[in-house]
Amino acid sequence: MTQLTLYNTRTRAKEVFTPIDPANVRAYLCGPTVYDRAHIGNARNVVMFDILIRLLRRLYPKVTYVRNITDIDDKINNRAKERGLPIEQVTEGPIRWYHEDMGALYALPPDIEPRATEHLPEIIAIIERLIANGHAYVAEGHVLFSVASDPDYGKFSGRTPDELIAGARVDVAPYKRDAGDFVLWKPSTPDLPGWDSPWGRGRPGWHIECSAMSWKHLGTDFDIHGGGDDLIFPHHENEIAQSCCAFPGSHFAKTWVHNRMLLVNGEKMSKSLGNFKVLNDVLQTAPGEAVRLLLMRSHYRSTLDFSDAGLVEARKELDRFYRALEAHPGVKAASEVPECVLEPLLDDLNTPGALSGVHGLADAALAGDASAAAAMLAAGHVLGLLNVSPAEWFAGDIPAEVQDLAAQRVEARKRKDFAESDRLRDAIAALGYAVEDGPGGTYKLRKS
RNA sequence: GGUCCGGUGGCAGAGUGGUGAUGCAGCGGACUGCAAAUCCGCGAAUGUGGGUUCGAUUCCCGCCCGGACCUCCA
Repeated sequence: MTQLTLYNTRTRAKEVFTPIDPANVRAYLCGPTVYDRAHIGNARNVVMFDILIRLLRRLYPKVTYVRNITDIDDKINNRAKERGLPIEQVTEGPIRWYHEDMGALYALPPDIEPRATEHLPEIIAIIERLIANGHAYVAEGHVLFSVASDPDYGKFSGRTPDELIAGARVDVAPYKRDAGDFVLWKPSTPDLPGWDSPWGRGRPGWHIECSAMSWKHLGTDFDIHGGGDDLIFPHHENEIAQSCCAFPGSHFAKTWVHNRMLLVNGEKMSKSLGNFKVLNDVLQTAPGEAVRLLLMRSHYRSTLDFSDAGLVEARKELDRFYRALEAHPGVKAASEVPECVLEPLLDDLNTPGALSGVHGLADAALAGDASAAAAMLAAGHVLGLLNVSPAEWFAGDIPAEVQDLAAQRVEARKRKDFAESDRLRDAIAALGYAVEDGPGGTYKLRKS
């Protein structure tokens, strides 16, 4: 039985995943707001969703993966103003970096990567529907969603209307009917980017773009919607309200998967705390595959403390995997994902369990079992690991200087000059490389 | 304050109503000129007090501790 079980935030329970249309599974992930480099929290989100997509592709003939780019945002506007540039030039770099950084983590690109700036007609169409349906109103140039008009509002995030009022901030705009009402459209001053609309020149609110883009590319009802759990409220609550109210009778996303925030040195990583770890900075210190493995070492719904020690361990685990593959040169990936890896993944993406399975296979491969090595590669395909050859993994680019020292060491060992041999090994280690002797006096170099 | 989640060996981190994965680290042995890698073996954990049960780490309640959301954030 290959049944996928996922924890659905909507029902707060694990459920057997059943596609709306098994011929085309449709999934949406909230993508980046492009004004800066991606951080490692973005990376966790993307890596986990990447594994889900890879798994779904094993189970179903077609999967449509949509991940948006938010390129309309006040932070972007602020940068544009500071630099005196149009927003396209502000977002261009961050979009390119995002693709590069996620690519370094072996995250597959989405099938469709819509941008907010390309979906103004859909955004405006949804807002018009909401006004027509009595779920939105115009006030002082703004269009606002009326939470009171939606009896289901708050159910998704588990909030009562009373709580919403209690939680509202002091500076509630006077034109709001209810404190919880949120902006669908807001006016732009001449110095800000804006688009023409029935309500004048302005720009969309934060939540409406996801409703518009998922509608355009996946329809009013689709299978899976993902994001970080900090988006449950208000972002996802509001998306649901907008989409379901704009399209009466529809249910928006059926299954919601949210990954937990990660911690840095035991503290939540957040914009206000200013303790962000930039993904690209981490990638300067460790291979992308090691970063990816570190993100997979804990379950996506539990907290993960991102640490340098963890990164070192992740790298050592990969060393072991690649050594196992190295024992079987030329082995090809098996066609099926091994049971010891597939089974944990099917159970709500238990990546630590899956990695445990890979370790078992590595044991077998090191003991001489070629089929275990083939199974490891198949597991790598669904996990997004073991993407390079063992030679590439270990060698990296070994400087000529290090190779020269190693050659001298071989000579010294032939002469039984072990003092010199040890001195050379230390010299090699000082340059960040390790040397391993093999049978017959040969040696192997690797980064240490 | 409201809502929710979690507390597992030295560290990281899964599963499970009935002998507690996996990795890193540590210890002993084999191998090695010495190492490294590899192999064999070892030690080591379920926050706390009750309850349900033949039996609880697992289910229920209290307590303590930690974290998240309620505000831009993945």
